[in-house]
Amino acid sequence: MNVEGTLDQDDPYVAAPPSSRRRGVLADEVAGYVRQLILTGSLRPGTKIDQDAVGRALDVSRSPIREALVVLGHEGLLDLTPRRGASVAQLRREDIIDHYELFGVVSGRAAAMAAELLDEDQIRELNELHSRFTGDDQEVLQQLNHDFHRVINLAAPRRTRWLLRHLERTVPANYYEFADGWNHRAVEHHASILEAITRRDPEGARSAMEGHLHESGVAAADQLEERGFFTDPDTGGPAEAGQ
Amino acid sequence: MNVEGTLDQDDPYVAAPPSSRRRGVLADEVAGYVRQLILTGSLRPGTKIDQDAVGRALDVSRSPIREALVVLGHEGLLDLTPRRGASVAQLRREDIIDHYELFGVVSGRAAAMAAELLDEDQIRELNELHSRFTGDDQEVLQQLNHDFHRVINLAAPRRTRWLLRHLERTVPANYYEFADGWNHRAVEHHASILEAITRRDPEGARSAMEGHLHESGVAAADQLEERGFFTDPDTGGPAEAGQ
DNA sequence: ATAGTAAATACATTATGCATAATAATAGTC
DNA sequence: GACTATTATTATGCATAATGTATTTACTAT
Repeated sequence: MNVEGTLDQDDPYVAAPPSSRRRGVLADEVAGYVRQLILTGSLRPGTKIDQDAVGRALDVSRSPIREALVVLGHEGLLDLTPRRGASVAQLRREDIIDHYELFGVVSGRAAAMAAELLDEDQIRELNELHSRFTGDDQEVLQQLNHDFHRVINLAAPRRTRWLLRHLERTVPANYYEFADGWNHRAVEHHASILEAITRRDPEGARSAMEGHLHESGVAAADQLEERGFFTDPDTGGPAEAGQ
Repeated sequence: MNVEGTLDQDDPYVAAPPSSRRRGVLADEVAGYVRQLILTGSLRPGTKIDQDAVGRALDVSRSPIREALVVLGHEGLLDLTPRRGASVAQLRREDIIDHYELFGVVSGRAAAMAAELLDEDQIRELNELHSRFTGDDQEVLQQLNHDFHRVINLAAPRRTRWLLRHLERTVPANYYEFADGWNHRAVEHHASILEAITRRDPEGARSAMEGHLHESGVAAADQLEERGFFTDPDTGGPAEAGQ
């Protein structure tokens, strides 16, 4: 075997499970594991997923693995071909940009509703979170950013929140610290979003949020490009489907 | 198998009867089956899914069933509680409206891009389809409606098209003929969308499309309400989670 | 009689075995 | 020597068996 992109040496399926006991839902565990490998770039687009290899790495059988692959396929991270298994889906720059654009229109809807529906306490909480958005601890900033958006999304109805969670999970970056200088601009964006919400201006909030996520997308794509996420390490050119 | 020391010449083992049964991807089959049951209202919200019962009904084992349930859970049609199985998710009127609203913003994005990117041939095709939108054969109208939107969505990038397919599949109605009088209004909506696209007016196309889907949502919700989709047949009140 | 606990049962989840499609390897032919 | 056909191997997908957990039921003690 040893087809281009398969494991053997340089085995990407490395991490062992944290501890044997305490096994929750294995399929979720597997999904998270493979998702991480994809989003961090350890598994290049086009590479086939070796079910047995994953099973060995995590010490689980194929049933939960199959379920995980189905989920990831549904998330758009894997291509599932009937009798030929799963392979990592292509993720081009265009896809990242597009994804954040979608994120923008959906998040924009949430922001517009937030401008109408959030109560004073929640707006205070947003201000609270916003004011703490300083320093350079990426972990903390990540969390604050997440919380900020979460409070806004509370104003959106169930289905919208569900889609936002979905969109959040299926795109690379924001696993990583953003590029330098990004935090500064993010603060400005958040400020204008917050201002529009405080002003009770739905359309203002929507367009501020859309703009924020548009720029986030560009930043994320740049970040990924810099990390060589879009370029095939072998050819140096853009990554293409394996064989 | 049949590693070494096997019989080469004089092979008495004739080919097995080719008939048997060649089945496609069972999980998809199961998913379609259960999805239909849910979207048509045969399975009320809150109802638990009996895996064995499904297996008996379709004569398949649990593996493809589980995979199907995972997919449906991911689509938001089922609630998957870790050690307690799957149950039909609540679908309230609010969810339908919200869903179509999301459909609107995403479809609106596609329409805006269509106004910029569709070539003359494609616009001609839209006119073609639009002009045939008469009569009262629900099947044909359904198809024409679908094609109309499909051509527009061609202008959108991959990820957006993917999300649109996703949104299309996970909502009830449009499995059913819409209410009387709806076709007439749909034609008007399509006309204004088409007009904006012809005018190369992205924002006009966007808002026309958003309006179209907003009204579609209301129509679909009304239709479902009329059919008693939201009311529990036992209590007569709104359907609630089963025990 | 009721509440609490423990056994029993039902069922979701995971593991394993097996048949078959897909792919790689090999032999045979032009 | 290159190309095609045939065989062998690998891995996927489905079925069945085993395992563990949640829930119900029965029983005992207060």
